[in-house]
Amino acid sequence: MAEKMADKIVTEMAPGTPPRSAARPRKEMIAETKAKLIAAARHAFARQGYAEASMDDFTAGAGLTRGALYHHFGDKKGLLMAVVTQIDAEISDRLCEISSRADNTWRGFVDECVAYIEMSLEPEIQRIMLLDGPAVLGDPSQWPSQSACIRTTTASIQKLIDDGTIRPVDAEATARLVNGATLSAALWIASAEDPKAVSKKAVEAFLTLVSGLLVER
Amino acid sequence: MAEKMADKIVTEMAPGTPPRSAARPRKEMIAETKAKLIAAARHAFARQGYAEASMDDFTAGAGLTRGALYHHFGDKKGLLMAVVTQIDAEISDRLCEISSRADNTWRGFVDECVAYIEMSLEPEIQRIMLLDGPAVLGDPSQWPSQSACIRTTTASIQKLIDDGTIRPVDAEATARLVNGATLSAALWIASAEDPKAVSKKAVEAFLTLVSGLLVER
DNA sequence: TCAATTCACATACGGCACGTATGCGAATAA
DNA sequence: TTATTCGCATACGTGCCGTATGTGAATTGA
Repeated sequence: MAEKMADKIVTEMAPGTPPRSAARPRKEMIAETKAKLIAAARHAFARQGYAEASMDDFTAGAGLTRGALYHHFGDKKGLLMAVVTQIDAEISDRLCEISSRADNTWRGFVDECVAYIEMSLEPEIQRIMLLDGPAVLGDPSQWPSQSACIRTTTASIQKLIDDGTIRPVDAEATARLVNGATLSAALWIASAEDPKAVSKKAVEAFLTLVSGLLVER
Repeated sequence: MAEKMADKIVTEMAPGTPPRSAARPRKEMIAETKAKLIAAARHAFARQGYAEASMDDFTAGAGLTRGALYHHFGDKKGLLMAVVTQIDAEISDRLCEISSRADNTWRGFVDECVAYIEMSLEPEIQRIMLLDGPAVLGDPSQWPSQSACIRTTTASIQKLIDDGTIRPVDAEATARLVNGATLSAALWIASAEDPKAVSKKAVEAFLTLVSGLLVER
């Protein structure tokens, strides 16, 4: 632990720092510390769950102590919020890419939903985003990240309304309903004995359900 | 605390107990203790959340100690499970009654869903069943109570398939999707600034969505 | 009716995890 | 170069939980 400290100091002094305002390395160190804490927490929360994850343990795993955590994130909840925001952004990015890759808008929308279900099967996302996140931080719609992935879905739906593919409904409301449905499906599939079979049934039923949105099916 | 103990002893000795096998009062005392613990926990979990609720506090509120809790429920999780099972049964009952009161099956199904959304607006149900329950006990589909209300919805859907109102989908899969959608809607509404307005939008969108299930809409 | 046993529940103990207060030392600013 | 900021570690107190143990009332059997 003491040598690690020394390591850091060496590396940060290594590059030729311009004489005036060597402010960068300082900021970089801070950013690195934050990133380390978020990464460590993310692993711990995913593997053990939020409640069981000991701050002493996973901060030590990152070569730090709880002091750094409290300094940067306020408390354990604050750190969870940071982790959630990071994952939320990643999901949003992946969804955007998928929907933009499809031939037509409707196809893109469906692909997006299926992709969301698949992502929700990842244990990390289930545990952090679907189970512990809401319990500790309250409903996602209240999160500062404002659930980027909800906004993504809302945008997709709005596009479908605009181009006349689906009936004129409230885009956000529909996005939330669809989101909830896919989320529930994911939890179901993940805890099923035969995920493959259940997944097939879920997707089929989902397609039938969303066909209700179409102007003509 | 000591006098309370005395009270109990007096009341239980009061009625004329038949000579043979006075086993009832004993069983009744146990059932009463369990019920008290469940009720106290239910209040505490609803008001403060599972994690913040102190076992010492709410058992004392019921005139008991943690000793009784561990004896009957094993641990805090076990008690939460008992609370969840109780609430689950209540919800199921209410849903059954509502759907059976409607003129036709489809109407009953829709009423049931709307009622579910409304119930989910109750803080107690939100907190215990939708937030803490899944986080602590895992996905509802794994609960011993097997989520009675999911079964209720599944039954309703199966009936609708049988009488040709909706297209032949997998009943359970659809029930879960619909359930997830309504659940998500409830969380959204509950945390909205203007619940009335949001509720209206959610129900509208919901009706559009489930129209996809109908054979002819 | 009386002794033995069960068992519902309380008490006592140890430990872990958290939040706060405080201290140090390096980077910045003057 | 001196003063100050601030990122982070250390130290301390507290509350909550799980287990081990104790006790007295209810039950069983002769």
